[in-house]
Amino acid sequence: MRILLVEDTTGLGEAVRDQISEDGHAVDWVESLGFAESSVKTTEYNLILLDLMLPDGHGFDFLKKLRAAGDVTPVIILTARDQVSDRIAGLNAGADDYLIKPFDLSELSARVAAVARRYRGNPNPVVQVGDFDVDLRDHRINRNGQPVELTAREWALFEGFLQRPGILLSRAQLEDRLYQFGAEIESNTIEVYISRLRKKLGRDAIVTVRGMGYRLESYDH
Amino acid sequence: MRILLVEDTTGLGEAVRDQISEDGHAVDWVESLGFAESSVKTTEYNLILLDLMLPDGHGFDFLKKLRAAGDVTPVIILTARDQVSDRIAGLNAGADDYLIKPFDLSELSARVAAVARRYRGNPNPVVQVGDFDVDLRDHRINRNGQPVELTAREWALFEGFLQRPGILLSRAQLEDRLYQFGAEIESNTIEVYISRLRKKLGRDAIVTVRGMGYRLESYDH
DNA sequence: CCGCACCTGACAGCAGCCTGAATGCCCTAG
DNA sequence: CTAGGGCATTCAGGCTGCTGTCAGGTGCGG
Repeated sequence: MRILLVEDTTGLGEAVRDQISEDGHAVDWVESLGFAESSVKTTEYNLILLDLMLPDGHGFDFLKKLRAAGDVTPVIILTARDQVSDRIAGLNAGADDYLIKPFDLSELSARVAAVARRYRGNPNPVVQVGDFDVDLRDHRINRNGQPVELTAREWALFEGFLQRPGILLSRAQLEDRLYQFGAEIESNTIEVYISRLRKKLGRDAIVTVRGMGYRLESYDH
Repeated sequence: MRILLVEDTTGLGEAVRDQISEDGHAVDWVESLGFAESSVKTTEYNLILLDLMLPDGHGFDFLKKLRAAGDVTPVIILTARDQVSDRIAGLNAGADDYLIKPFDLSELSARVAAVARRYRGNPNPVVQVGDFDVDLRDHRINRNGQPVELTAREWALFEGFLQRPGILLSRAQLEDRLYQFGAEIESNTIEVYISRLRKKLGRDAIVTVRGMGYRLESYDH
């Protein structure tokens, strides 16, 4: 599953991210409602973990906006122990479940697994971009019916492109997908992986924009 | 199977948990009705073992609520020897079976196995995946007509794959099937079992997805 | 035509994975 | 009670193929 974590407490955010990641899900961690809103615009999540007290507003505002826009992505609220009124208001605003801070990480896993289970049995969501049918949950790619095998790093890069097909991605953005945020990379690793992806996905799948970056050819322009 | 154990006596709880776990089931152990209620909300169990005298109420209340909500998960009551009236009331409240304390652990295993059998008594308990005909009720597997014998742990793993044939399962997900939720496993047990399953099921039955996990080859893609 | 950005084949090192074997536990038969 | 067998778990050694780097090549822009 792909999960959006909206949490501005650094320690908790890291713990949650690591736990969910170990459970085999992909996590995008943002620390404000602003980033959360832009994230849901560009990416489709299977689950959103939402803290309520955030630097630029209250989580309910985000949740209400989301539901008003017809988005039915499951949302689990992360809230402090005694704010009972919040819990009720949250259910009214469209939350699916609660986790009361401080919560055990195994409890978190259980809730997330429960949401994952609800998806089980349904066919995986398959995204179509250009020639490709991509099963995001399963990391499977078909190009004109032919399966394509990618390594972990290659997939990480490709996934980055998928989230913004046709949009220009800078080298720095791509590096951030492969390594820890802000890790300095001195060699031409990105170029090498672009090359490898092209060999597997087809020469024209990724377009070089000289001096700027790369973009995935999506054919819908 | 995934089993919820509701029991507030530490010693007994541990013994039951260990026994069931050894029988190849996954156990979530909670010590109060409050936790039990949140557990069944987020997780689908195949069986609930329910003590009656609990710190925050009587097990019957939980059971009635469960049935009222339309939940048909089998429930086995764990009760003290002489409370005959409780037994009758329990059956009325929707329990499936009883265990009178103190009970033998082998007796427990037998009851659990019986419920497992009944629970899986769907009209056609034979599942076909790839080359395999799998009888979920009897834990029997035929590969091209040849019977395959699996041990408890091997079966637990294979069952996990069966529930999502062709879908990628992370190591953590597989570990959760074999052990307590969130139990840390440091060695390569999963790999060893994958290896053994391959030896019994055929080299290509399970596909390694490097850095991600494994998936059962289901041939329906 | 030059300079720079980008491409790609090759390769060493090593992470991740596989598997035979050893260990210890438990159960059963005798 | 003891011997033996089956199973779960751990460990070590070996292997595969992924990763990151480099060097030399290609081609674009000016």
